[in-house]
Parts: sequence; structure tokens; C-alpha cells
Amino acid sequence: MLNQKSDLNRLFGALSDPARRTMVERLSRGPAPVSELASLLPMSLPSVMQHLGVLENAGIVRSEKVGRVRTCSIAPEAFSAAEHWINARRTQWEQRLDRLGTYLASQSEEPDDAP
Amino acid sequence: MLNQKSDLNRLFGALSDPARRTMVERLSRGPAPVSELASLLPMSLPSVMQHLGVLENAGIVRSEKVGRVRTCSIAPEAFSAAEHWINARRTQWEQRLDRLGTYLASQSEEPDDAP
DNA sequence: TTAATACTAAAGTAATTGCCTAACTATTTT
DNA sequence: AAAATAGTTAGGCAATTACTTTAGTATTAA
Repeated sequence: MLNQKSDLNRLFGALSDPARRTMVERLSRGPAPVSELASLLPMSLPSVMQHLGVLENAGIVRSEKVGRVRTCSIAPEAFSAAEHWINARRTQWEQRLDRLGTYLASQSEEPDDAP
Repeated sequence: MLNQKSDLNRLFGALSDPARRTMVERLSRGPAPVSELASLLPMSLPSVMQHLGVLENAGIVRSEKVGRVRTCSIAPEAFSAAEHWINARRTQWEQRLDRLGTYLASQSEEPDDAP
């Protein structure tokens, strides 16, 4: 009943579904109406609407209705929070591996028990 | 009952949970035993084990048991599939926005209905 | 003005997820 | 050998998810 998921929960969660990734892939080429997104997916229109809701809630997609057509598009900065988090992690363990490498190199140059 | 989710389903799905991200954040600083991961999380040890299973299944974490201690660490290339997918999308719509910008600029330079 | 289009709302269902407790196995430590 | 430690297995339960069908509401086209 509590709907206070973090940005990252919603972002990664939204991207974890293949139907939603298909929608995002289509929208990365440019805006499209709901019905076109639906035409790419083997499911009912209401289901597509629900997926769209998840993507909007995650801040990945925006949409606007004009007349009876709702046009969807990728939001600017759609993935930035996810990219940030991943980059921070990668940086962290790459640095650690660097330090480990340096340490191992120093160990082989001047071993503790050298004569 | 079918467990044939794609790499990306499992990757993004694994990262969509805050407990699992906490584990990954810890492991990005270096290897740790299960019990240390558990000490960071407000849940039972069996639950931590399940999260660990999800992370391993997603290829994000590896682990090895020596004696009675299981040591976990980040897998090399942990995030690469996710990074690839995101970069491909971003590249796609950035290119599209570039073309759109070029088009709009050309339109304002030589308008159709100019004198 | 009727009919077709493009969504939207509501409610139901089966599977999955994220947690738990209780009981168990293997390895140290005392 | 007995006790403590570190993890594992099994089973259960409530919430969430990913769908469905049915029945609407606006808009636009004929």
C-alpha cells in the first residue's frame, strides 16, 4: 500500500520487463502513439497502458494527449539516475582492483622475506 | 514455472531491489562474507541468501565457499549488458534530436514561404 | 448524427516476489 | 566431544505484477 519506492527501484524495475524495453526501444527512434506501441506487443491495449504507466512513473517516458491520440516520447535524462549508480559502482571496484594491482606489484618487487 | 528470462530481465530486475543494491554497493568496495552482507540489512539471513541468489543468477555477483564461510564478490563485467542497452538507447535518441535540431535550424534559415 | 477510432477505467486471476520461521548441515572453537 | 558459528533447506504467507475481459468515454470521420 505504500508507494514510496525510490527512483532507482522504479527505474530498474521499469527496465526489467521485455515489453517495456520494447516500448522504450521504439520511442528511442522518436515519439509514437499508444496504439503503435501496442502494435509491437502481443498483448491487449489495457496491458500496454499499464506498462506505459510504469514507464511514466519511472520518469523514462512522457506522454501528452491531443484529441483522442496520446503521443509518447522518451523523457530527457530518462536513464541518468541508473547510469550514475552503475558508474559509481564500476568506478569503485575498478579503483579497488587498481590498488590491489599496485599492492601485488609492490609485493613481487620487494618481498617481505627477501634475502 | 519457466525460468528463461533474458539477461537484461534478470540484470535490471536484480538492481530494482534496494536490499540487493545495498549488497552490490558493499561488494563494490571488496569481497565480503554472507554474514557481513546480512549485517547491513534489516532482514533474516535466509532472505539475504535469496537476494544473493538473485544477484548471482543475474551475473552480478560471484561467490565461493571455503570452510564454513561463503565469500561474495562483484563479477567482472557485472553491468556491461545493462550499460550497453542503455547506451544504445541514449545514442539513438540523441542522434534523433541532433537531426531534429539540424532540420529546425535549416527551416529557420530558409523558410518555405520566404519572399 | 451515426459509426468508427483511440484510449481509459474497473475488476478479476494466476504467477512471482520478498519476506518470515523452524529445522538442519557442516565447520571451527573451546 | 560439546558448543558456537556460518550457512542452507523447506515451507508458508501476504503483497505485487502482468496479464485478462468487459464496459465505458471522448474525438473524429462518414
